[in-house]
Amino acid sequence: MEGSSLRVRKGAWTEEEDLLLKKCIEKYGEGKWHQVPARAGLNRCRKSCRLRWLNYLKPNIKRGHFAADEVDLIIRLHNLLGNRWSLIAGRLPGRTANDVKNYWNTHLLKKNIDTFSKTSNPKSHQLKPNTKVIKPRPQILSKRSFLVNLDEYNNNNNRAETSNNVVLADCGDNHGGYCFPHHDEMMWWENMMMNEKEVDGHQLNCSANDIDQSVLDQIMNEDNYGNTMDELFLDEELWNVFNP
DNA sequence: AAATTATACAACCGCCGCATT
DNA sequence: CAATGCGGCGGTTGTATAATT
Repeated sequence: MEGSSLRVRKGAWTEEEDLLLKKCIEKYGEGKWHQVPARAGLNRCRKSCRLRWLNYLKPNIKRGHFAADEVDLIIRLHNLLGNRWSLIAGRLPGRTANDVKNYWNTHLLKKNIDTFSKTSNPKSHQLKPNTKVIKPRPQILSKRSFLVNLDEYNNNNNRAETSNNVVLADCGDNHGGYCFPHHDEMMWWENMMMNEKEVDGHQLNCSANDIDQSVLDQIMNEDNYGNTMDELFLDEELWNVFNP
């Protein structure tokens, strides 16, 4: 058990600890966090190491004030996704989920409550009170699941379904066997959220990232914003699926 | 100048889904 | 099938610093 170690250090990290963690990641790479404390010679738990690396030590982390366009994007994405900070941060190069969350809580949340306290539940944290936020968590296809289902797909008339209801289907375009059906908005959304784009080093023909970026670009476009939101979120049936 | 309050953000905690045994 | 361990996430807290009284 992780909490059984009473001697594990907590609190602010020292420069020495940062250096040890940095050297460890440089030597062994990111990941296998349970091994990091021993490898680095740190008296910290794996979670503390991971968090310190991801939120502070990792290269290319952008610090300082959020630019106006970043703030705008945060507001839009939060309106779209709710408190899915890691997803939102994924669209802000150099920003961590913790940064985005902190910024929201300190800079935007209060403003938000002030603005909409009369028209909506302040706890909803939404800038547009009438806009429905997508609730389901992203469905990430594990490498194992993908391979199992890819095999099924190849042997079953070009169609297979994973345990997460992520459909592998031939949608008739030139993207190959792994694509995102348009007939089912829920499936479409789930697939859009997928962030795994490589399987055993092979880039998928139609990666989730490609879809994700193009769709988000469209959503972020002011001209298409309303229509896209309507199509996506104002379908009561779809909403009820997510909110039984 | 000292005390108090507000703000910003780093870090912790508990929970979850998934994989493995 | 259950137990366990892991990575990851969002909510929350702790604390240093800034602003105000």
